[in-house]
Amino acid sequence: MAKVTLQSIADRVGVSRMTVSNAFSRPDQLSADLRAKILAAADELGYGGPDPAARALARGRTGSVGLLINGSLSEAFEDAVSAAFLASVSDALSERGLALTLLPASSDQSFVPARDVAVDGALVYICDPAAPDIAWLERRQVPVVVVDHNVDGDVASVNVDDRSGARLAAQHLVDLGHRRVGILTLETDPAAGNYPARERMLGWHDALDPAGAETVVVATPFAPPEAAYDAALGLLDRPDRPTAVLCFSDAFAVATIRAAEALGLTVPADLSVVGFDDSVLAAGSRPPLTTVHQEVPAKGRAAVAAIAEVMSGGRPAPVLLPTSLVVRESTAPPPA
Amino acid sequence: MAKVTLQSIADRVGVSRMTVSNAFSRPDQLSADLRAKILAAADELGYGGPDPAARALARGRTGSVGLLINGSLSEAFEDAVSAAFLASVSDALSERGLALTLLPASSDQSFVPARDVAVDGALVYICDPAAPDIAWLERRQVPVVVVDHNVDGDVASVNVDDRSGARLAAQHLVDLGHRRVGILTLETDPAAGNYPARERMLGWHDALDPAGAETVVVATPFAPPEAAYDAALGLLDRPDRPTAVLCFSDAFAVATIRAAEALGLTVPADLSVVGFDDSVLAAGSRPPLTTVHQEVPAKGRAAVAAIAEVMSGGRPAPVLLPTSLVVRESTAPPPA
DNA sequence: CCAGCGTACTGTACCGGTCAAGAGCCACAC
DNA sequence: GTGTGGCTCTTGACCGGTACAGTACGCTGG
Repeated sequence: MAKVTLQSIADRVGVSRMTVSNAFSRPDQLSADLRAKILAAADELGYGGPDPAARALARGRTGSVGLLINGSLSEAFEDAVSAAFLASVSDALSERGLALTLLPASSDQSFVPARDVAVDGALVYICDPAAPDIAWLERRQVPVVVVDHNVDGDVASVNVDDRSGARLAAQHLVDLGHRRVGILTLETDPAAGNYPARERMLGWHDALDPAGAETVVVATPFAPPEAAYDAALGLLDRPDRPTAVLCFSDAFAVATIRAAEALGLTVPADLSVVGFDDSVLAAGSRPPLTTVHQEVPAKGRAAVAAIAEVMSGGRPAPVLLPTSLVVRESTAPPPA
Repeated sequence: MAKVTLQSIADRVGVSRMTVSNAFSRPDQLSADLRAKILAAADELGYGGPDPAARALARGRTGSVGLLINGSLSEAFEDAVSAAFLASVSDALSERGLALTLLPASSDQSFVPARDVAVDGALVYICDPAAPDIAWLERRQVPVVVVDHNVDGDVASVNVDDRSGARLAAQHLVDLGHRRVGILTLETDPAAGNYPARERMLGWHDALDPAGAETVVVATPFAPPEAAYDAALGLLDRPDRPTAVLCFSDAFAVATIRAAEALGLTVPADLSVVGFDDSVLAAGSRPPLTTVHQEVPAKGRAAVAAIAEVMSGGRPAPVLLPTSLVVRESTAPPPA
């Protein structure tokens, strides 16, 4: 069974290949009768519609947007926040008739998704700004929007106001009277850095330093979950234990609460804990977490709107999404 | 600045276009000297490497595998199990030099990812077997592997032995002495069905029915989380309350524990609860969940191995991955 | 009666690569 | 001296579509 192409259908019906193409792609260019006849013939031959690869070459667009992610994708999926981001991105894309292609940053030179996979545009998500993959995208002149990322140069961006959110969280502790505050942050590659982690750290200090609060900083890698627990233990199991802990994420905050309980401490009576992101974990935690809310679905939608604009030649203004403090039950004044 | 193509580089260096192509794609076909010269020229012109779309057409493969998913992608990302599956799939794919393209099942006729996006193969994940998208894939002769799905006809498949796992879970309750058992399952589209949900139900009954246990079944949609909580309340807040509940997922089990506590019941003393999947929730829950373990990363790897084999013309045998019961602290004999 | 126009279809030139076969050249063996 | 083979590079066809500029024709209006 030879492959069915526009030509074989054209031969069958006795029209030109172009007319068959129009039957599929531009119905207004031919009479309804003929179109019906062509579609019937196509059906009969088992034609699966115009070949996407050929169409992509001819039209100059593929119908799919890439998402460049650092490192193992497992992290991106397992983290509630980035998973929610991916979800909102792909939902927003499919509303616009676009598919989402994941482009893991390459370790290997032989296969570089950012170079070797056809996409119409790309979102760069939590990624080392110096990654060669980004350079490839630029080189191929692929429209790009960076997300949760510092902007280097002339690139469209969508960011969350992490710094303000962190400042609100720290100020909340200061207002409650805390003066010895632990910080449980993300351990990041010093070269690559992690933009949200840096911004949040700045925000926390924005509020803590003017108040003269003492800080104890502990960093832990993203995974595995036990690492955060151990780090929290290290932060709490010491003579000059802080009276409150600011965490990089809600997951870290939950781990901190567990560690506190293991040490016989009650949250928030003995220890206040603040999370970040207001993910599903936050409200369900016990006690429910005081945390910094960010609009993850809005971030996804904004990213898609931005990439769509860049793809159509526009130059969208940088987006900075607001954050807000959500006070629940994991914070209280320090023990007397 | 005109677009840089193989031809422009060829002109620049004074060789044929084919030689430039070989410089990128088959280094052994030309002398190292000339190759270096060509690459230098390409670099100078700002060439981004062979155009993936053109290459895809010429070579007949795109370097990317599709994943067909039902409904809103949000669910797929928010559920811990399917997120872990996606993660292992994309990791396994990138090891083989393949990217992952998400193909949401279409609602709209005008854009059907399964028909309009170029992929070399596709995994069909928890999807209505009757979905038109599957028919499109078949029509386009895209190699397909179905995952967590009943096999209709001659398609490669990767499944988990849900039924056996469910049987083990139910038998565990029977062995503990439970004779009035609630079942909190997934509410599914009656037409589409959900293969794991059906299999698990069969497995539970495999053990409960011979023991003469009485069952009370309640179904709840996947989202939102509160729905499961409410459903669990409905199951527990009745005179003939079951002494144990078998849940479709760990998330449902956690919701059930919450509901039990809200009613003043202690788990497992007053009520035994069994989850499914052994996701991250299970061990972290309080009390830690007795649940059915499935190897999600293995499922991802098996799916990728299978699709790779199908893409290279093979016909892999169906895979059925084992499940096992993990007994933790959420189950005990029924109250006296 | 013919310009002018809209409708329906066709012809040709791409899109930017890869494949398979061939041709020039030198080395080496017989 | 020449056949054989390997290394390089070139030639021409092809992948399966789409864009754009026609062409043919019937209808309308002055």
